[in-house]
Amino acid sequence: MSSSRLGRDFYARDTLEVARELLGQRLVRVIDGERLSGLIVETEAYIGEEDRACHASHGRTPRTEVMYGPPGQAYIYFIYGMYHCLNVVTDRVGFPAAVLIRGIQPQEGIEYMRRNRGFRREGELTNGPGKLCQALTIDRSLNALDLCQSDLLFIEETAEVDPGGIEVTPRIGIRADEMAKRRPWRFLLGDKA
DNA sequence: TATACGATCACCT
DNA sequence: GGTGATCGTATAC
Repeated sequence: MSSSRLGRDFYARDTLEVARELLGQRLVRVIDGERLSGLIVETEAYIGEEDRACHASHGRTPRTEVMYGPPGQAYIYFIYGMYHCLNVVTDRVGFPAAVLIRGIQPQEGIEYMRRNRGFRREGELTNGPGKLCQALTIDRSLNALDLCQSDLLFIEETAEVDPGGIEVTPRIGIRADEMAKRRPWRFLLGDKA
């Protein structure tokens, strides 16, 4: 299999483009030499300090520092006392933006994922940002990892997705002002929703 | 030091 | 439909 990994140029673009084009690409996690993977089916964009739903809306802090760094790095945060969420840093150095990976469709290592997730049905393994991190053993030890270089976590290019099959909606689960809540910055593969 | 809360999920009715 | 779990952050004192 000669899948090519997405490189820096892919991530170093407008965040909405990256969020949209990540759909259908393959997220890969390698643990003890075993490949775990799934096709990305849901993303959300978080863009800049002006975006009140973005963690960087309160400026640069130790937690948000990664978002200000080079595109292609993982931004992983801990939330609600028990879950992790995986983002990919986008755009340019100095501008805080990232794409939250909200859902994948499992491909490789499904049994591993089922063990991690308490042996649930396949459809319940990775259909949420906290769930997919649990399934793939992704936590803050991987924060700031370079997805363009690491052999532990990266994204592979797949055949291009039909743009007509993409659904666009407002972001969900956020507490922010009305303007931020209305922005259509969530992307899903149509046949998934 | 103390406190309020969150880019969630599972389980309940 | 609603709510509790559980702790790192940010912010206030």
